[in-house]
Amino acid sequence: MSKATARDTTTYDRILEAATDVIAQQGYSGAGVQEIIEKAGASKGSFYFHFPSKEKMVEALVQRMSEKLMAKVEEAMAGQPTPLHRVTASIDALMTTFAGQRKVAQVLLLNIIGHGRATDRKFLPIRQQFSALIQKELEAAIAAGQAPPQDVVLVSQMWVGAVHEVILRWLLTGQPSPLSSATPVMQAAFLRSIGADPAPYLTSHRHKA
Amino acid sequence: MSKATARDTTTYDRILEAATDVIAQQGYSGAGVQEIIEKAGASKGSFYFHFPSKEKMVEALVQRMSEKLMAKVEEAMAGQPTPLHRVTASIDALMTTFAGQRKVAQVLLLNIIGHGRATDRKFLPIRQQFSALIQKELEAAIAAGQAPPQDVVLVSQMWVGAVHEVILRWLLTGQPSPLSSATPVMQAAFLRSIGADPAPYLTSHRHKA
Amino acid sequence: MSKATARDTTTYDRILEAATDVIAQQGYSGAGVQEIIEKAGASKGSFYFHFPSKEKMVEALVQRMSEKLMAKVEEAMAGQPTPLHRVTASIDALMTTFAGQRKVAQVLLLNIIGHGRATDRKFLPIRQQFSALIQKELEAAIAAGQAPPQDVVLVSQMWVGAVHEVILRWLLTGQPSPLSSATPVMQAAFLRSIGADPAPYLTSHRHKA
Amino acid sequence: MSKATARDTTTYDRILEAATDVIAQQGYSGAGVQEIIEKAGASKGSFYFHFPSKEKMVEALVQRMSEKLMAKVEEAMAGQPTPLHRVTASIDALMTTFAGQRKVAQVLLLNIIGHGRATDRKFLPIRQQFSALIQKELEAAIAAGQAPPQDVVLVSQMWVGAVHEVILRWLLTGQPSPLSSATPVMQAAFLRSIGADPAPYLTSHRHKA
DNA sequence: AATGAATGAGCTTTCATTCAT
DNA sequence: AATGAATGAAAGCTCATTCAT
Repeated sequence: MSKATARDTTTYDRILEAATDVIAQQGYSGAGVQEIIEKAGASKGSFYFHFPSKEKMVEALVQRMSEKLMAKVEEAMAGQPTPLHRVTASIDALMTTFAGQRKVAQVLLLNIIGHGRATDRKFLPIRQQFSALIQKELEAAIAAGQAPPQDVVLVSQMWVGAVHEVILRWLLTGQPSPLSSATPVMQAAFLRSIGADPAPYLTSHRHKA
Repeated sequence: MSKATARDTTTYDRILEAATDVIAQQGYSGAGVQEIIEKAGASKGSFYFHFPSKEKMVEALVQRMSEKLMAKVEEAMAGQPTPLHRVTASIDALMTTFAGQRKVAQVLLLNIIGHGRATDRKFLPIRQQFSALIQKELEAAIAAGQAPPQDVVLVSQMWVGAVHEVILRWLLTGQPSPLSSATPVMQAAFLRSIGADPAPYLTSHRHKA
Repeated sequence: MSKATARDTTTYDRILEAATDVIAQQGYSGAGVQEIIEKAGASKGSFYFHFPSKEKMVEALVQRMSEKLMAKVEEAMAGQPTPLHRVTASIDALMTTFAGQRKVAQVLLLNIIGHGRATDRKFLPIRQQFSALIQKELEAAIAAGQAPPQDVVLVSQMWVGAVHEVILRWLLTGQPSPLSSATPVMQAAFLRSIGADPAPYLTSHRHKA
Repeated sequence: MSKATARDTTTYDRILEAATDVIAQQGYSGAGVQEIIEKAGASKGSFYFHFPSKEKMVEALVQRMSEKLMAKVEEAMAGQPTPLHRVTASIDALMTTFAGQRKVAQVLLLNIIGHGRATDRKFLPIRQQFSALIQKELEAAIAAGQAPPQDVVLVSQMWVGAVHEVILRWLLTGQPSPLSSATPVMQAAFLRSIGADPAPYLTSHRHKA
């Protein structure tokens, strides 16, 4: 019925998809509105009808990406028996998801110019959310006697950083290949670092080339 | 005696100093040549007399910063008896140095837009250098029986990420305060994560508010 | 009826017209985009919306001018009975057209800095086109026995130069006045130079002050 | 005795020589003072000690070149018996000299942006001088009955243009090769164009590959 | 005579945003 | 909802010229 121009999606969605591509390739400030609308098959006016500014548009994009990502992570954690099983599973889920969606990783992890302006902090939230998630499970693990008491805020932050860096290297150099091959090493290191025995949490793992 | 004003230094240095300030606040692409020269008390022509481009100027700045930083880290490592003592000391040195030079941390750690362009990779080397440094000591530690065999490349990368993230949080939120209070926790976590007993390497540490 | 002000035409055309004025006065490299848009009543952004660069804009301008000029010349040649009548007519047409459009002459004939860069060769084609045109007729004239065999490439080039120089003097000094008064002299000289009798080709000529 | 830095010439001369090279390659406005002094082995201050401005420096250069050129032409004319022999000889001398000094031709003939500013007219004088020279001989030839009365100003101008164009083509395309092969054709065409019989003036000519 | 750091107006080009249709 | 021409501030960079030494 409708004269679906480019694909049969809304202009709003097509802009967000095009923006993902362009930001993944060029970065936030390298991504021009012009290029985005060209890829989206939209017009300048259309862009500014749907979004008040380039900035808000990226916020919407990051928001959407974060939500999908966190949903996957939380889904993976849901089926696990203990707090540490859940943290282990979350690391796996994160690695697996980014490995499967390179562009999401590029958009979410490659743009850090977190200066004064609120503008730039927009790429940080996912890291904080993931950190909060680990922190919660860590507290539960300590309460359950799975790990000794420790600075959970700091430790969870550290592990977000570790995961981030490994993915970053993969984005920039392609190593390790596949990315998921790093997962068991990271999980074991994590568990040891918090004073827990890795053995019980890793038995089920297997990765494919 | 006198409170050395700007005019005491060479134009070259004043530009680099002003650039540090501006990039720390606004990031690489947010830092305009105009603003830098205004802060430096120089002119456009003078800027381009000393540097062929904004890009090369930042390269010179990052180079200079990296060298000073690595010198401090290597100096701190030099006095240590074993490989793991050296890694522990390097983490301490890094944290201490960044804590004392907030702007250096901002310039070096807050600019990651590694998208294709050579331009942006300019801020990565320090991380790679630090990673290589840890990796070397880790290999020595394994050879010396201080730690079990493991993927040293991955592990060193992870720890660079962990340290980076902790400093990043400190830059953006001010936590933990002081930054150096996180050092012993990180050192212990690191040592446990590689399968070493933290006890022998941490006795001498004390931090001041 | 109304004295069509600037606003009657498209921005694209107004820019091209303004550029004609400015380049006629200041030359290609002396013509600033700023000055052009001011005269055109347009904005910087508008200029670069319509043209990808100053260079491409000048190419479009020269192209348009050349086409109009060659059309007039070819039209004048069309009604002529023999090759030499056509050459004679083409010289007349060229002189008449330039005399009536001083600025076109200034833009097309006053910019010669043919140094390597493709940029500068942009102003040469008209001369080459006109030369090719004469050459063709010359060959026909020789084939028809109107003139003895000779180096047509060289001869046509020479005559383009001769015409160019006469117009150039007129542009710079105002002599001869009117420019068209030089036409019969040039035509006769041309015909004699190629070994033809001027008489049959010049009878109909008359010029007005 | 003296510490002859670059060559054993004066700075003044070295600047002028370097300017010849740079202007020949890049044209007047493409020739930067910086590049000239680098080639000359001089300094900015030195340049402005010897010349009040880039413009005046080019004037001095053109002046010097023109003088040398005209001297050669006049020398070639000196040994000739009649006015038309002299014109014929002057064309030969001009072609020969330019063929032997490509850079001089490039500087003198390739820069024509003769607009409002006095600046740009600086490359015109040689053409005018040469034109005046031909004109004088033409008048003498007419007075001597070697040629019929005609518009000597216009005719001499035309022939300067013709010669200019032929050399220009040679500069830009390399044709004809050698340049001097065009000389007899031009001389004959010239003589015929003014109503004189070429035969008596061309017998002695021979050119070498 | 000579040096080279410094100047600043000027250049072309980019880009998020606006607005009449 | 959508269009695309128009805007103008700001960007990085160039260059003839000046001046203290």
